[in-house]
Amino acid sequence: MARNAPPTTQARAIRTRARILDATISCLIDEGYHATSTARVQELAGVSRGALMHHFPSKQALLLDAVAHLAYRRGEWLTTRAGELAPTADRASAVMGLLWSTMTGPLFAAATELWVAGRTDEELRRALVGSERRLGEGARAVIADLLGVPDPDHPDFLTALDLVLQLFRGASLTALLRDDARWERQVVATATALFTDTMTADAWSATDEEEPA
Amino acid sequence: MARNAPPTTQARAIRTRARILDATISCLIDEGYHATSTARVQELAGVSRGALMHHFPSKQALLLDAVAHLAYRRGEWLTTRAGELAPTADRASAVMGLLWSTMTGPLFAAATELWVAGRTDEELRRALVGSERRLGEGARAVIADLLGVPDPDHPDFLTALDLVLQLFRGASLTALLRDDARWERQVVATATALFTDTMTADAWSATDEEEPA
DNA sequence: CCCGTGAAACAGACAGACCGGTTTGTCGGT
DNA sequence: ACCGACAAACCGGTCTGTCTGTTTCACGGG
Repeated sequence: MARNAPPTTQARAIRTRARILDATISCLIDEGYHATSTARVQELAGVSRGALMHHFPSKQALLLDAVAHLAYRRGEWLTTRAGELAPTADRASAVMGLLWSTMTGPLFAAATELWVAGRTDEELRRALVGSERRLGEGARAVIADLLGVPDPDHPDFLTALDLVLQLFRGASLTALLRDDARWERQVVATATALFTDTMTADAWSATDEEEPA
Repeated sequence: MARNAPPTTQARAIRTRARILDATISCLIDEGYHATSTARVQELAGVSRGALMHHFPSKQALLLDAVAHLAYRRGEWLTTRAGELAPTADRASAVMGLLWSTMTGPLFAAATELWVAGRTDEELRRALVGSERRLGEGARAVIADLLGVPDPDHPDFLTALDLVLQLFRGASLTALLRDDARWERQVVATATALFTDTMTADAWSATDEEEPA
């Protein structure tokens, strides 16, 4: 690619911007929300105070943009991993593993930091809800595609996926502190056993079985 | 009660200590971890800087004690609620609701703030793991008692309870930002439907059914 | 019984560091 | 020449931790 072409001023600016946002996410991952100061970010990104304040007029603006940037990176991550997913025999199990790894990776840790901070920051919360909703919809489509689900909007599929996500979210939070690989595998295995039926069921792909109360 | 009996110096000190710890938890709930400064705590508790530093020589010491204090309050809360639980017809459902409300109350929000902060704070993490383990064991006993489970150590009961807790933990995190009461009830209802069988099963209370792979 | 003494419980001023934001200045491309 | 991109000094505020009082009991000797 034309890397050594004249890096026009604007292109440089864009890269600086990305460096700052990546540094912000990296700081959230490594040092947590409370230690993510503008000074620290500027240090990690290797930019001056002026540069940072030029692109993001306030810390709040930086964080709000970081939310969007993080969602973008997470979406990127998921689609990449989904594409790499070998057509294993046990498709459902592989997808469950993929879902679990999205919850245990560093990007998710950064999201969790922002998420909890958003509890006491109205503006941040709004940004998070929006980006998380978009990300969730994209993820849903990807997962449905991987599983070969004909109708990604079918309520049964939706609730099953939702349950798995909530379960994994909670387990990942637990795993943050308690480091027990065996227990983690157990959780994933159990979730797989419990929900793959509903999520890959051919039952509701062609015919509709009634579900009496 | 003998409130106006000579409030000996030591008793006063204990009460001051408790006021400070309660203020810390309250600050975690209302303003989040990143806004929980010693200055703010001292303000909320209505004590002088000297008083705070007398009881807790550093901010870290304050937070570590707050972890233990919070676990105590949460245990207190659970046992109280468990005691108030009317002997409804649908015992399992009531217990599920109780479990859910422990995850949505303010005390749990404070715990979450500390929990996430503990990800990047080794000392805090250790304190959290310890107190959470103790609290979890106590809770397990209470729940088992409420459900009339004969053997609270039975692996089936343990894994089922664990799954419910992880699911609720994740859902509560989601509910922190997305405020959707209908969705929350749906989650609790689904969890109840999924797990009450395993958790209250008379199957393994008297006889042992084999469970082939 | 009372009084002095010592330590615990508190009060509040203070110092050093850091943080967020403003302001002023520089430089290169157009 | 002008404007976007960046550099860096600077300011007011806050936070953590120290230090020096001051008050209040606990307790033992006369």
